[in-house]
Amino acid sequence: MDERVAALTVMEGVPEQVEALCETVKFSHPRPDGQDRYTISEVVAWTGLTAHTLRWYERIGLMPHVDRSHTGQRRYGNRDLDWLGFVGKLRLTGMPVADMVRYAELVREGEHTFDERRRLLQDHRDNVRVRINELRDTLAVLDFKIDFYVDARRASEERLVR
Amino acid sequence: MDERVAALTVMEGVPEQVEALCETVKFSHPRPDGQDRYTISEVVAWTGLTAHTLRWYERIGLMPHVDRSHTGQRRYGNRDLDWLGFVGKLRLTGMPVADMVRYAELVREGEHTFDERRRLLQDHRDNVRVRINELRDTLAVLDFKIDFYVDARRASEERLVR
DNA sequence: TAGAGACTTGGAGCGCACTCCAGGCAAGCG
DNA sequence: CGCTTGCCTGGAGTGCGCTCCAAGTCTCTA
Repeated sequence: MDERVAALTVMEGVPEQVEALCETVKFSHPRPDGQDRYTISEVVAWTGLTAHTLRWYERIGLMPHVDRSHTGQRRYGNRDLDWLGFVGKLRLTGMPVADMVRYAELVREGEHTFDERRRLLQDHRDNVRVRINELRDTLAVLDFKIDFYVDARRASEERLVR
Repeated sequence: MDERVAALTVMEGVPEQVEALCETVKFSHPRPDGQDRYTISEVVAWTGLTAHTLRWYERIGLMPHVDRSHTGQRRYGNRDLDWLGFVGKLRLTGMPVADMVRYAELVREGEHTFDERRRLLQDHRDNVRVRINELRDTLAVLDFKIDFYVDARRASEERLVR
């Protein structure tokens, strides 16, 4: 049996864990490990986002409620870093924040939203594919123009030599 | 001798024509042909931009001065459509408007800006390449997650059948 | 020639994704 | 103890790329 599906069928009623399991993506930078309770500035260093943005993400519902210290300061866990890593990918690929918030809501609502989550991601994937093709097309145009300028330079240098 | 370079060395002092020559990109939609003097609404239909945006492009110096009818209405030529096609590509690939304006300025200034134009386009090309890779990375993550949800669906359906 | 619809302008407004500010609390150090 | 540094909040501000408005002029069709 597929390991992921096995995990799914076992973990009824613990949707965040399912999502976390689905979050096994590797990251380029090693995370500040140990406590599993990172301050906001550690998360800033790790994600490249500003503290303002991290707090704003929380306000608009893009973060699944971050833990607090006894004095009310934020303490992010590895799960939060995973989530931020995924959000970062969606952001880099131009998904509107509203859509990311929608996805976050679906995750919070539990397993009965699997279908809608899948659809949301599939739509975005189609989007990304289209944009990759657009970028590739433009790359060809850019190559053509750059070659033109390079050739022009070479020609004028030849004229100097002669 | 390379045809483009030959054209270049012949057309000293007519930089827009050089640029136009460099603008031999094909477009997906046939342009409204005939007069070579299109109204703004024809250009709207052809480019997909709004009339507002077209006028705004002109105000900020992104268009190389559009011709006018005897009463002052805009009449775009094929050269303008070529330029808008190229600008559209840069826009799709996320070049900031300020950079496009800079490029437009360089074109207006003549052939002695070839080197800077090339550099500008090369920088953008690098940029586009990086973004293509980012998109591809995210595509892998999306595929993984979508598969997860698809598998979950299949598993729950199997449970129903049994 | 009349009326509808397209085009003109400068400047104001909008949506997005942050970004910053003011004013205050809490922890660690000499 | 005082000082510095880090973090907290709600709300205001910013930059980008458009987008729209008001009020007037032009063009086209009947």
